[in-house]
Amino acid sequence: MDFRKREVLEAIIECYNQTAAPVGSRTIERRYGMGVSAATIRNTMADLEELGYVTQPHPSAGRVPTEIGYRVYVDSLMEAEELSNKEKLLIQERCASLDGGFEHVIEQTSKILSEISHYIGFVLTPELSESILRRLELIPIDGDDDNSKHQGKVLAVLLMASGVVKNHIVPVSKDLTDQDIRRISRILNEKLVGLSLQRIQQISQDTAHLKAIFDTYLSDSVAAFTRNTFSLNQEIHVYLDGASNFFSQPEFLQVDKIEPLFRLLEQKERIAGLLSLPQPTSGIQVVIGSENNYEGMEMCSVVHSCYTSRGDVMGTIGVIGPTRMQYPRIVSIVDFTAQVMSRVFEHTL
Amino acid sequence: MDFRKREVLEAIIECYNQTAAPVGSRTIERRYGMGVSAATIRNTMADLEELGYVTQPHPSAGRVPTEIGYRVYVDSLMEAEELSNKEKLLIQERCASLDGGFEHVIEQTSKILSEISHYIGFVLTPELSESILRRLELIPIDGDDDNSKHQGKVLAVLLMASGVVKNHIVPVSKDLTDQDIRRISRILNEKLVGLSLQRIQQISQDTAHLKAIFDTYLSDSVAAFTRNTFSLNQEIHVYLDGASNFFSQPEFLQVDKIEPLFRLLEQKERIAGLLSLPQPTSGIQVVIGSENNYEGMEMCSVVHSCYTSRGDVMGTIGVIGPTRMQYPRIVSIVDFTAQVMSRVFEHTL
DNA sequence: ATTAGCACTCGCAAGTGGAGAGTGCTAAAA
DNA sequence: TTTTAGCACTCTCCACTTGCGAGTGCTAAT
Repeated sequence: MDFRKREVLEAIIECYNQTAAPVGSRTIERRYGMGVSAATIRNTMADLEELGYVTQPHPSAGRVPTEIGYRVYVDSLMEAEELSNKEKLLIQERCASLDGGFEHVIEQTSKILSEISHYIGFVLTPELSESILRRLELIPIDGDDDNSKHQGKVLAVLLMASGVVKNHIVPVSKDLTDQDIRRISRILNEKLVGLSLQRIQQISQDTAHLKAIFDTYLSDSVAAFTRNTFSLNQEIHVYLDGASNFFSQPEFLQVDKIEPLFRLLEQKERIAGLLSLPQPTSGIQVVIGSENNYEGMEMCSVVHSCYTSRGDVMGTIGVIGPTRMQYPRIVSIVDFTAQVMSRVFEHTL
Repeated sequence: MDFRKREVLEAIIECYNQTAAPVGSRTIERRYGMGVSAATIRNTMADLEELGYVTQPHPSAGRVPTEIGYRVYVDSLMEAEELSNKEKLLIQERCASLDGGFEHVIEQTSKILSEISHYIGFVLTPELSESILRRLELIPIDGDDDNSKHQGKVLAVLLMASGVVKNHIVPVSKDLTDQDIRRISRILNEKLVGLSLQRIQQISQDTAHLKAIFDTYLSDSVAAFTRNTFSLNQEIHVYLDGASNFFSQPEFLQVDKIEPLFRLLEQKERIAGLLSLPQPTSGIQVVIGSENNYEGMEMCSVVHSCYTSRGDVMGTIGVIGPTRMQYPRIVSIVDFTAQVMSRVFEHTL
């Protein structure tokens, strides 16, 4: 790839990104006057087509970048776009206003991502099972009806090292008194704090392990209660905003184009799957078009990164847009937002 | 309105609901053979048009029901449709599986509503500020960095009478020791349990009130801490599912029809506003077409009801569909689901 | 290696015309 | 007085054609 080919490819992509229409040789000559005539550009375009970086939707139409073309552009052609201070400030303000706690930060982040990118912004919460337990609190709830004499409930509050808090109402056998609960709480805190939830769940399923923890003090009701306390089937939550921005994208103006995308997005749990393939990676990732193995995502690209707290990966944030996307800008946005979020969590949790 | 007019109006509505196309006199004659010829039906249709219950989209087209026509149909013509046992069981099973607690029930309910109605299902959570405090627990969190010596944090767990639990991390002045926190907790529980959050917020803003509660024991830090503990700006949450079902509705096949609706739905907080007008009502409500004063909802109807716990209204559930909706069926679905949900909460909280 | 010129291809939008559905009206029948 | 049959009229929808503009590939000249 010599200099001119690069230049023309870049011009095609940038022009196509603005208009969503095939771009012809004369357009490039006029708009990106690069000192050569349209005929020369035509020749270069033919070369690019042979390389597989561009195609014609039909004979005698202009050129459209292919996914391979975008890949080359993203990996080696484009240069990062610096965000304006105004935008940076906006992101910082919105993310850092954490009056509402963890969920509020995440909600705001996905909103600001979509607003500033004009595409879809999303945030995945940390996987709970990988979180470390910092503190467990058991609060007996005295039911106010007749049942309470036979069976009670306990509110379990799990405070994770990441600052996430989970509540869980656990049924409790009539055999256990409030005093028992306090005792269980003390023992569990002693033995389990510092372990991951996943590990704790393993332990609480295993009677031998439980015996080791409670030593002499293990009845069936204690075992059952302990198991129930940690049986959270809490998957990753997905916050997603700005889907309707896609209505402004010309390539999604037909209903049959936009429908599969919306149907996919509605199953939020699948968004998590979308990002699970290249798992152990850090830094910014760009997944282009049909590299997303999901029906409905063939015409979309995903730019995502992860946010961390004290070095540990917590969750993922990102933007979903049309394949014809302003990559330099979006990459900068996602990158910067991920940094801001990481900083927020490190400072406040 | 004599018998024939009713019959014809009903036929027009039912036929239009199936096909989404204007319905002509001959169609009615053939499909709902009511013993008279098409010409007679034509005359009746002209009468209905004069009454404002139907219109023609253009001269010499069939008739389409107007909103007034639907209103009459819903209020006095249609008869409720009994759900099949299979559907009832399905709703009960999905709603009653409350392993995941309150949020899980609500999430499942909005999902099942959309699946069974093939429209949009939604659930609004109870308004927190109207909930009654059942129990307050303050859990000091010892930060593990240097800041902890100067400023700490307390995890406030608010258990409401409805069974809803709210967490809130509250900054705490260095002046307050763990012992102070315990004391504050005891006093607050004594004085505030049984009051609504709204009332408590009023109290905690008012120094005189606070003084009365804490009696001799009130410093600035205690006052500040108390205020912070109850400064939850937690609005109603909206769970919503099945929006993409609208892609199957012929009248929403054009992008410009479906776009405003989706833009509206994305601002979930506005859904709550949608239902706030006829506030102090119980039982099932049907809001037709432009009775919803929202851009994007002109072609939609909302069927909603509220779920209760021990007689108190908690939140709202409902279905949003096209104005051309199978009202009898949807009304039954919403009604039955609201009952199931109420029962679930009464039994388990 | 680059450029100008030319013939060719294709999509898009506008215009045309016939088929089909449905109405309103009028006059006859019940 | 109510209902029905018949007829002329209107409107939409679809398929078809046509002309225009944009853009290409090729060839010959620079």
